[in-house]
Amino acid sequence: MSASSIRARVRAEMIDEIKAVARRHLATDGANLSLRAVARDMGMVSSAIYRYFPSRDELLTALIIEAYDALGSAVEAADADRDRADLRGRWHAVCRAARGWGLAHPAEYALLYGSPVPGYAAPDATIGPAQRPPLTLIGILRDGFAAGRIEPPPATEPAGPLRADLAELAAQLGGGLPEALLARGMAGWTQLFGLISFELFGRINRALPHRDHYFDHQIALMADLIGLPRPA
Amino acid sequence: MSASSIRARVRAEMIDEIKAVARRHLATDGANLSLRAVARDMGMVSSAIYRYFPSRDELLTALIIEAYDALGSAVEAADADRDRADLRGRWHAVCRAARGWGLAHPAEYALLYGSPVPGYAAPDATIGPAQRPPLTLIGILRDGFAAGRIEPPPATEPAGPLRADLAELAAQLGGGLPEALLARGMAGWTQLFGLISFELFGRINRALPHRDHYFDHQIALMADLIGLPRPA
DNA sequence: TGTACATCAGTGAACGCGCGTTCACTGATGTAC
DNA sequence: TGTACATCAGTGAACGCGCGTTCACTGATGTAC
Repeated sequence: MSASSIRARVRAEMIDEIKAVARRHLATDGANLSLRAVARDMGMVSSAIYRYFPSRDELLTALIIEAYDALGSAVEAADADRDRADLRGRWHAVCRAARGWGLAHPAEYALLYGSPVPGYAAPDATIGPAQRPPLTLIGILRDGFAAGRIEPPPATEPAGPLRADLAELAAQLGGGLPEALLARGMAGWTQLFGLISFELFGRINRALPHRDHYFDHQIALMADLIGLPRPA
Repeated sequence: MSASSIRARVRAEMIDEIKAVARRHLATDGANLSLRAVARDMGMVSSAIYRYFPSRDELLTALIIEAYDALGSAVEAADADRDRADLRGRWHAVCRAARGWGLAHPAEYALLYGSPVPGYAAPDATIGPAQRPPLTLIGILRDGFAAGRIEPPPATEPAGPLRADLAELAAQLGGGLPEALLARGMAGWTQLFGLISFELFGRINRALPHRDHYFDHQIALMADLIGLPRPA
């Protein structure tokens, strides 16, 4: 290994360590991440951070992208672990993985899905990683629809301009999802986000101590609404 | 009117004005509300605020309670405007009112339902006001159940310890709601929160420009899941 | 009705703190010949 | 293999800013007699 690549490796390790320390700070400071506090924790002077990140916002962006990717990987791995034909099992696994990641990394979850950070606009580079979880869910619907194994129960059908919007979005996503099914899939994603957020942000009802059961049940309701085949 | 009550009235008006200015600041600063900035906007010196609020956190608490109450009033008024027997109309009206309030007051909505403010713990006085919106939704279910007019479509039933939790919660709420119905009502509340949050926090799909229609449709899906009678 | 006193809002200075960012610098590590 | 130079990480001081909170104070407004 050449000398210069040693230097490069050390540099990459420093970047990783800064991000790790910053991640830890998110838990207490929220998105008011302080460069100086991170530097202090690393035993460096605050200006040294600028060797690695050009500004506080760039560090924040790096953390956001990393968090999206961590969540996305967890979710995709949970999906991949299941038999492709076990649509409902995949749906549950994906939802549980998202919740599990959120519970394990509440501060990062808040960074991704909490209120927007004042004065910070997420750059375009976050868009791709941010779509991994919902696209994983949509993927399940696509597989199920292609196999003719999704039978949504009767419910209100999208109509008018919404129907056209959904058709366009479905075309972009590919797989020929019917509008009604796409809408229900998005409902499932919204519900997943809502459940995790309520639980993490402390607004879940204390009268329901069995949170795992509650979560699973609410996810099952959405799977029913979507029409994922129920286990025999 | 006695002289002292004039003083009291002026004082109350000052408190209101401080809260109004602070509310305006929420829009740009988020929950990092600055006492000094509020004082500046009022043309006062920062220490003068302490005549009215003992600390920044107390001001924040006052804003939170006021926001919950504003949302709660909007929601309850929307419900009250409808014929009691029009269950689905009430459900839609309540959900639309909540969304409307959120869109009109995004910063306050974020204060209530966004990520927790680091270092700030909401005091117990916020609990009551915070429950007004979900209790309004539950009230619709209670009325419908009492009238025997809710027919939930078949779906996964709550079981095991969750069923017991739900039974206890239903007993607290009164009205004898079945466990399954209570769970679906909570699903509706979660979905409502998720929809508004996604829309406000900028994570709604740009491919769905007809947001009102999208919202209404997603709400209708939840009304279907709950089993609110559909219009003839 | 007039006067002495008490209450209260608001001032201005200060304390002690933290922040992001810039900049000239030191020294160590790598590169080229 | 040795030497001159370039690169780069990290330092330390500084700039200019903002913050919440305390405190002794001034004046105006209200109250009691």
